[in-house]
Amino acid sequence: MKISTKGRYGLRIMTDLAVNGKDGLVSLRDIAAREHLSEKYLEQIINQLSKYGLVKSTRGAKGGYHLTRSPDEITVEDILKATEGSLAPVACAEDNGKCENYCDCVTSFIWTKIYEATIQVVSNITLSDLAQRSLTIEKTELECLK
Amino acid sequence: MKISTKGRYGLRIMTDLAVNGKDGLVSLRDIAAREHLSEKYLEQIINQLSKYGLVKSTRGAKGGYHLTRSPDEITVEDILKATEGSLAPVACAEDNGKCENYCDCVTSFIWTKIYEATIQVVSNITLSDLAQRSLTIEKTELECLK
DNA sequence: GTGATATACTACTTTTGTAGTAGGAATTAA
DNA sequence: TTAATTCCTACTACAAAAGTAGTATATCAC
Repeated sequence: MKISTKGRYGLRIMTDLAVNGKDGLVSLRDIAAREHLSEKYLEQIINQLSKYGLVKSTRGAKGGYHLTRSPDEITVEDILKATEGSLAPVACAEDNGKCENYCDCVTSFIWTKIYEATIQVVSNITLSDLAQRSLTIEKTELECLK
Repeated sequence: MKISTKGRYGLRIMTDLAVNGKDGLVSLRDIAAREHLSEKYLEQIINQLSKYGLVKSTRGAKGGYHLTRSPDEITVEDILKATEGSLAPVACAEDNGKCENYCDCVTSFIWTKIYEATIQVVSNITLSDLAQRSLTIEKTELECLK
């Protein structure tokens, strides 16, 4: 039941874009430097965000990335789905507990409930919320999560 | 964000014990046969359940396992914590978003909320609920989850 | 049109976790 | 004593996570 670095870094990329991309493009190099993360690894992650239509890229010198929608129109659900894949605790949970074999196992309702509760949380937090938090939280040298 | 086989099989072991262990001990061999799972693998899992005090074992011939509490006093939270470890999406989420470095990162409140929502679900489902479902759900040959 | 700066794409590597398997020791009922 | 059973430790095979590396392609500035 763990969120991977892709999901966590994806949120940091998007928050960085929301905070620093208000007027123009932001390069991955800058994001990687600010977030102390590998530029090459972030490249893979932002690629996913791009495929899901959350960011758009411009190649070449002075190029970079920008958000395709306003931060208050992008939810944490959007970002995590793009970077983590499904948030369901088991594969069938999104499908209301019915797997391709049309069976209904003893525990399926548990997974569906967990899934729904998770979506309820992440669909109600926007990138705008994260950007605001980012600005108010005092920056310390101590990092919570790698 | 996936539940592993240990958690899923743990629930099946416990449900099996609740249904079939009403009068006496149940051997792992029988559970493995009924659930079509590897006895050796279940051994590791039930060991965890035993360490967490959810089942008690009796060695030797005619030995086996039994629940230490009534099924309606055992929750899915108990079982998943014993078999999966923490249900938190990131390590610090149980600690209200504060990691050992005393920092508070931008996303910590997301993980705490997901964790709390998950606990809310699993702490309100008892083994008794699962046992009842197990008895009412018609057994089909089709298996939902390996 | 050349050089510097970016993204795009593909492949590889290293480490960790998952899902078992295997074998023998200890215990107990019959 | 034997068969059934749990207990304990180690091993294995595979997949996923996390990151590295190199090259190709696009664009701006001069």
